[in-house]
Amino acid sequence: MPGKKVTPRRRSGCPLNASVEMLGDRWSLLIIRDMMLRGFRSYKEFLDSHEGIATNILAGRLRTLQAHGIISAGRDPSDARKRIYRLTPKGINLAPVLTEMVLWAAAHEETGNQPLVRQMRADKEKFLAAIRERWAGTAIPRK
Amino acid sequence: MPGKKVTPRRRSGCPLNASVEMLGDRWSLLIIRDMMLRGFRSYKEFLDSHEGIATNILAGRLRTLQAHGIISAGRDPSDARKRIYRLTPKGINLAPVLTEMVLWAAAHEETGNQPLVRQMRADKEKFLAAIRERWAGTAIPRK
DNA sequence: ACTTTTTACTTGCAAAATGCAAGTAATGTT
DNA sequence: AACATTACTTGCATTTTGCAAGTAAAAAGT
Repeated sequence: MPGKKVTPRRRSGCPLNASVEMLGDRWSLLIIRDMMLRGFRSYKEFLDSHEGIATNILAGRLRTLQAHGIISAGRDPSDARKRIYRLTPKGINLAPVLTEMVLWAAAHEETGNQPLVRQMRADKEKFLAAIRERWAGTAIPRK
Repeated sequence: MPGKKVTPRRRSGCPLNASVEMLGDRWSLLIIRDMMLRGFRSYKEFLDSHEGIATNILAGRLRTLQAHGIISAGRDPSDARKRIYRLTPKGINLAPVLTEMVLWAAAHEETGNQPLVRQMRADKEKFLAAIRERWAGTAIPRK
């Protein structure tokens, strides 16, 4: 049975508002970044890495990101304990959003990961194409 | 006791994290949208319009957006009660971020404001140029 | 086989952010 | 002078976030 629709009640019909309601918190975009740019796929990777998300928050975010159709979850055939999270096409399409946010911050704040920033600045379209390419055959997890 | 500056203490140096720490909440980007796209400039406009922000939240967001250098505040010479909020160059540079978020939501959700979406889709660069143009001479508020 | 470790969570509770309703002070309008 | 507007603040309830600890299932080690 297909899940029942979550949160039909939007504050407004504005597309920006829709984005903010799905992504406007302190963790969602970082999780998506870890999947998209770092190739993270398991709960433990998200938990150990990046900015130190709390385990209950991570579980909640993974749930709502799934509910919004941005990520999907499956089982690891080689280890039944593991779940494998990956971006849906909708999630992959967030690449331009992430890119612009990275470029904006890099232009106005002192930030790290300059190699990434340089790569994005040098040829944005090429960078985005590379991400799409990398995620093209995502049905079967690598390795 | 020399400067007891409250250290901003970022969770990480990642530029995306910097963006999320400045913009990752339920209201900041909507306020910026209202300034950028709708030309809102006063407290009352923000309060009355869009998605119905609470007055204390609005006051807080305006404060932190200023603290981050994204907006600036001045007085209205024709009415001393009024404050005029406007985007700084840093704030105006959020146009590509807003645009990508609008396009993403419009592509994956049922949203309103299709004229805006069509305009963005038809020629993104032109749309962005128009925004920059509109905000070019922003030192003196119009009207 | 059984004990330990790993993985992906949940639960309980404190702290912080958000939201609502009701002020308040400084103007401006009548 | 009385009233209305504007830009807030304050107090309090609700919700979200964060921390620490616990749990179940599966895998790995002995």
